[in-house]
Amino acid sequence: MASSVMTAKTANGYLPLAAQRKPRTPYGFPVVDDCTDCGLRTNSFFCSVSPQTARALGEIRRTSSYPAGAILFMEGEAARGVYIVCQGRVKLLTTNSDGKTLIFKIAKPGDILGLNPAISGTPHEITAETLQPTQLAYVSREDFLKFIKEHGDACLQVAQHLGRDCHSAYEVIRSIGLSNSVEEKLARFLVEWSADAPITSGGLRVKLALTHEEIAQLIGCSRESVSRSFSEFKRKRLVEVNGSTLLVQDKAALATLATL
Amino acid sequence: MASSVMTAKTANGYLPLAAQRKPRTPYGFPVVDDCTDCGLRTNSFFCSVSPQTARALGEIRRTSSYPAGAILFMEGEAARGVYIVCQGRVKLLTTNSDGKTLIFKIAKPGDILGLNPAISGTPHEITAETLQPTQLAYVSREDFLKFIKEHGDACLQVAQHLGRDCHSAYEVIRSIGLSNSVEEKLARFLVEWSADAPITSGGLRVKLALTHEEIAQLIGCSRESVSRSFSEFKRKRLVEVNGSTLLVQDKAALATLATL
DNA sequence: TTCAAGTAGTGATGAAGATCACACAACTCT
DNA sequence: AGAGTTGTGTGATCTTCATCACTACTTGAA
Repeated sequence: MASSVMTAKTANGYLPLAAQRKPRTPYGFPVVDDCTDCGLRTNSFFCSVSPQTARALGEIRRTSSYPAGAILFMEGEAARGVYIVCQGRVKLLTTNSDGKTLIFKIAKPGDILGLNPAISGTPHEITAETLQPTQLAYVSREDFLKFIKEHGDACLQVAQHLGRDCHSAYEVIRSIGLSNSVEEKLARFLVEWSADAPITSGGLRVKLALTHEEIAQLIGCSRESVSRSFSEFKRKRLVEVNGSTLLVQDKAALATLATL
Repeated sequence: MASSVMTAKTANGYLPLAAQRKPRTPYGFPVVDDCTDCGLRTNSFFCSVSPQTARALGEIRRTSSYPAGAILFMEGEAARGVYIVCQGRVKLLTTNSDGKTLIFKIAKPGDILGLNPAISGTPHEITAETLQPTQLAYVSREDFLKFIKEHGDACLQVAQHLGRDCHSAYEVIRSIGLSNSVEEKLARFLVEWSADAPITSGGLRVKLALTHEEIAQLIGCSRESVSRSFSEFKRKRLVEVNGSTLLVQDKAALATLATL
């Protein structure tokens, strides 16, 4: 198992979209060689495989660290391998010819990226860009295919993980295809985002850590609409925002607005 | 292997949405006991499994025929098994509380329905309704899980199939999330729909076999907008419609309109 | 400390498309 | 043949947002 720190122009040599502008906090956390104590064990689908399968995976994976704004792979690129998120967040997005961007989801520790292209040999259909300094375990496509052929339980895990991806894609479709207004979509996003938030006096406290622009790309509307809807929610005392911290004051009301 | 003909109120006892109104052509084709000469062999992902795997699948599947408008399963229902489409078309859809419907895709012979819920034990996230008299091979969840655990090659096929579903979901997201106009979406739909159409004098001739309402639900707009866009396309001599036959006169121009 | 870039808030305006309201065509069923 | 049902075409509005245009705040780098 090897470890390395990537620069903002990373991996495949593609120019990172955000890092081009400004790598926010290049190396904000310690680089570690091993990743067994990260999300991989507790969160990941690979938590329920047999010990020898887990060991086999441990031997072929390679841990690396990326700064914020690094591109792991881009839409249209051939699949070279899979990335397992250990720490940090990665946004999965697609862009049209106008430059309009849509974010499918924000990957969290335990998520595996590039699974579908690796399995089926098709080009990447999405682009993956780190939002924060992120730690990833990489497995080359060759090794990965060999691995799942030799470990039946891993293959089933892969299928389940793909099923999860599918499920979350369906959720996105429902959200952007069946919604009636921007407020509805933003409310739904906030309810989901604050799902596992700690309860404090006055409501749920969540780190938002996304710009209005990014939220707009997640729910499919303009940046200004997000801004206006937030103002409206604040006016109605549903939420409060302090820097990157979101305080959900009335989750029930938000959930009502979000009813699909 | 058993065979049966279902009535419009079918399978799970749920009321079929369309059949409630009018089962269009109840039993429009002969019921056969075996399905080896249908899409399952040529089209399906299961075409590339080993002979013994294919034989094992043959032993646990159960072929049945459904009229148009039958509901195979509904959103929210628990997974009982998977359906492999042998003949006919099945629309996969979701509905919101207003009754607004969005169609994810039209399943064709070779497609497997309910794979994700069967694998992961989650409830169905979508509803499946036959568009035409349809022949399906059913495998109970229990049998199916046993089958893929015993046959490693089948498991990989399952993963690839889920990957395909995922991919098509991403395409839907791109289409409804990144499009700039209804005409763009309709053009894209028509280009895709006429992908494997025979070329005749004057263009590609395709069976559309969908109402404007259904097309609207596929591309995410109102019925009237589909009607108006079609009028516009006819005016520009891009397409012609005769009953359920669509003649694509200028695929190139449509493709230009459809550029994402 | 100052400058530049990125981010956020908010008004004004316009355009796309949903919705409503019909007329009419095509089909099925008596 | 006539009646009901479904599907289609098209005009007239009305709403919602996207877009433009600006101001102001924040933050990091020089």
